[in-house]
Order: sequence, then structure tokens, then C-alpha cells
Amino acid sequence: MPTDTFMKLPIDKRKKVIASAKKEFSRVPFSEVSIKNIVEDAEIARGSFYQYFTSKKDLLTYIVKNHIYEIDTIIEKSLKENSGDIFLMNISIYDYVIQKCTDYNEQDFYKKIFQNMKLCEDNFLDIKELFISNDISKYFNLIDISKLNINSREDLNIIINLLFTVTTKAIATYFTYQSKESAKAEYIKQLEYLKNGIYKQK
Amino acid sequence: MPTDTFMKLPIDKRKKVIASAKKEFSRVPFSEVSIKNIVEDAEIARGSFYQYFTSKKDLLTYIVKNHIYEIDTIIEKSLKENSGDIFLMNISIYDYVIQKCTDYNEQDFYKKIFQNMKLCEDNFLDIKELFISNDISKYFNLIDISKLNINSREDLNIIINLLFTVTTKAIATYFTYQSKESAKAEYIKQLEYLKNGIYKQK
DNA sequence: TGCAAAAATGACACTGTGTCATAATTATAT
DNA sequence: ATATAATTATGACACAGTGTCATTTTTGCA
Repeated sequence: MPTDTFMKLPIDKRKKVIASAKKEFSRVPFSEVSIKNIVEDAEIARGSFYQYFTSKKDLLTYIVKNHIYEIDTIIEKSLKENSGDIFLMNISIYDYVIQKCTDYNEQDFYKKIFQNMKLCEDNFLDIKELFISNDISKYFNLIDISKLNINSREDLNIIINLLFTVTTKAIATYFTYQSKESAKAEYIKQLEYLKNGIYKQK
Repeated sequence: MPTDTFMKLPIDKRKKVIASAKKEFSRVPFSEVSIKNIVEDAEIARGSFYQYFTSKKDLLTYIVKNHIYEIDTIIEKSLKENSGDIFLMNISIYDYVIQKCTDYNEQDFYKKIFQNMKLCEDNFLDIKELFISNDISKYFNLIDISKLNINSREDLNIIINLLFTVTTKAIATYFTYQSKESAKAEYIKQLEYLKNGIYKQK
């Protein structure tokens, strides 16, 4: 989290810093982002940056979480409105993230974020750390398992992970597609295969 | 690719450079890997490094591809031996990569590689660029589609991508698991869900 | 108005980068 | 064996960017 100092800044100055940061994060992958460029573009002293943020990671996490802050709410809402359907829940996450990230001409920024997201949590830039605040297992009781082909709580976990893997990849891929419609169509089709199986049913 | 100069080096010197590089790549994620550390550990001059490799990326790609060079052969072999079953093909890829990467005490190295692999191709450290040399569509005619629930060539592509996403993630996750057995068990279960569907079949 | 707390500043010491002129070694021709 | 050309090795060098911190400037408030 940014420091109090940053939070108390006049809104215009704060916006300018964030705008410069987004510009830089849109330019190159995370590891190549230069704080020098950000402070020059935002016209603040180098030292000031470190009075506002503890690190590059701190800054990026703040920007992203500040923008995509409702995921938990979206998950809960979707499950309640769709009688616990985990497929619709995943589509809700997908739609929400896509909508948020393509609004306000932020495509370049989020394209970079998603493309550079790690496959697996190591340092960070892992989708889970960046977006999902807590353990999603708290929503397990909202899921309707009667339609699912599971024998244990373990199985449910495996299914959730499987769906999450596919949704995450689909979001990341979305930004590289020419046609946004076919990106979504392909994702929906993948979910259909997950639902009914790739094999022909007898 | 490394330069001719590197290739013509005495085997011992080459091995020493590669060993030092692996040590460094095992220590930190790609972006933090320092060529300074590598040349010091390998006891070569800084300038020599740049006479051998054009970049850090060049070096890493060489090491990995040099070690995991048979993926294409594995895919072809598996499809031919298992009458075109794409699920068994994915398991073959999984097994081959895991076996290669856990042999020779290279776990730390490959753990770092997979954990820092990108979700999507941007710069690189994308699994596709690193491992798969060519378009896999050349194996399409080896796949038995009679068992699959598809209506078009497009559908087959979607299925392949879906499976590949899941397999890639499973490989990456493998290195973070305590129990290697349960890592594989979970992957196999995910494939079962992909095969027969998450929904109960009537 | 004065003074303490908060915020801003940029020079500084560091770390690491890739290059390149020069030196050392090796290969080839006579 | 020797001269010469080609290849390879070397580390100093100029750069770019980092995070810190002593100092200056601004702000809030008694």
C-alpha cells in the first residue's frame, strides 16, 4: 500500500503520478519498468517516489487493486443470482475483468499486465495475488454441487482450480486477439467442453 | 543460439559456463539474473560472455532447448503408439518434461523456469517459445477425432489449446507440490474431467 | 508570527550493463 | 621455422538506473 503521504496528496498530483506510472507499465514488462521514467514524466523528485511507495510492486498492486476491487463481490453476487452455478460464476469473473480493463482506454496497460503474469506464484505478478484478495473457499457453500460429477470436497477443489486456470488463460489471451468476439466465443466453447466433456457421450 | 565461438570451446569450459548459468538461474527469476555473477562464477571475462551469447535470453533458451529437445518426437511417438489419443499425448508431454526436469538434480533450475513462465507470449519465457519448436498442427492428422465431440477443425484447435493450457499449468504447479504423486494424481483427474465433463451425465 | 512536524529535493554512492580498443592466442602459408 | 592473418580473450569505460539521506521547503497550528 502507498503511504499516508501519497494518500494525502492533492488529487491532481496523485492522478498525474498514476497516469505516468500507467504509461510506463504499458511500455515495457514489469521488470523493465523504470522509476526514473515515471518520476520524470510525473515531474516529481526521485526521492518523493520512495516517500509514496515502497517499491515498483507496491505501486502496481495499488493501481490494479484500486481498479479491480470488486472481484470478491462479483463472485458472491454471481453465485447467489445463478443458483450456485460455477460456470456462470467464471463467466462473470471474465466479463467483469474484461469490462474493467477495456474501459477507459486501458487496454495497453492491462495487456502488458496479463501477458507478463506468471504461470505460477513465485515472486508475484501472479493473477491470484494481484486480484483475488482472500481464499475463495469461503464461497464453497454457495456452490450448487448437485449437478457436478464429484465425490468429495477434494474433487470440488480440483474443479475450481481447473476452471480458474482456463478463465485466467482466457483473460490473458483476450488482449492478444484481433476479434474480441471470437476470443469470448472460444472461451465459452472451452467452458462447454469442460461442462459436457471432450469425449462423445454414449 | 550461442555463437560458433562458444560451440568450439573446450568441453570443460563450456560445461563450466553452463553450470554457472544454471546456478544463477536457479537463484532468482529471469529478470534478476546477473551476467556479472555468471562470468565471475565461471571465471571468464565479462567480454567473453558477449562473444558467446547475444543475451541472457539466448543463453537460457539454449540451455533449456538443449535439454528438452525431443518434445516433437514425443508427441509424434505418443500419437502413433496410442492410436491418436490426445489425452495420452498430453500425459506423455507431462511425463517427459517432468522426468527430464527432475533428473540430474535440476529441480531448482526448472522450478524457477516454470514459475516465472509467462501466461501468454509477450517477450518470451512463454512455454511455447521455449519448448515447442514448430506448429503442432502438423500432428493434426495423427489425432483420432472419431471419439471427440467436435464439429469442425476449429473445434479441434480449441480442444488442443484447452488441453495444452491445463498441461502447462500442471507442469508448472508440479514443482511447487510437496507430494509429487498427488500432483500427478490431480493432473490426471483434471484430464478425466476434461474427457467426461464436470457435469453429471444423464 | 514563530516553530515543530511533514513533505520534497537531488546529489551521492552503488550495482550492473553492453561495448570496444587492445592484447593474446591460434591457424595458415611460405 | 617464421611471418602474417584470423580468431578469441580481456577488462576498462561510459552509461543507465537504483535506493538513501542530509538538507531545504512547505504546511499546520499554538
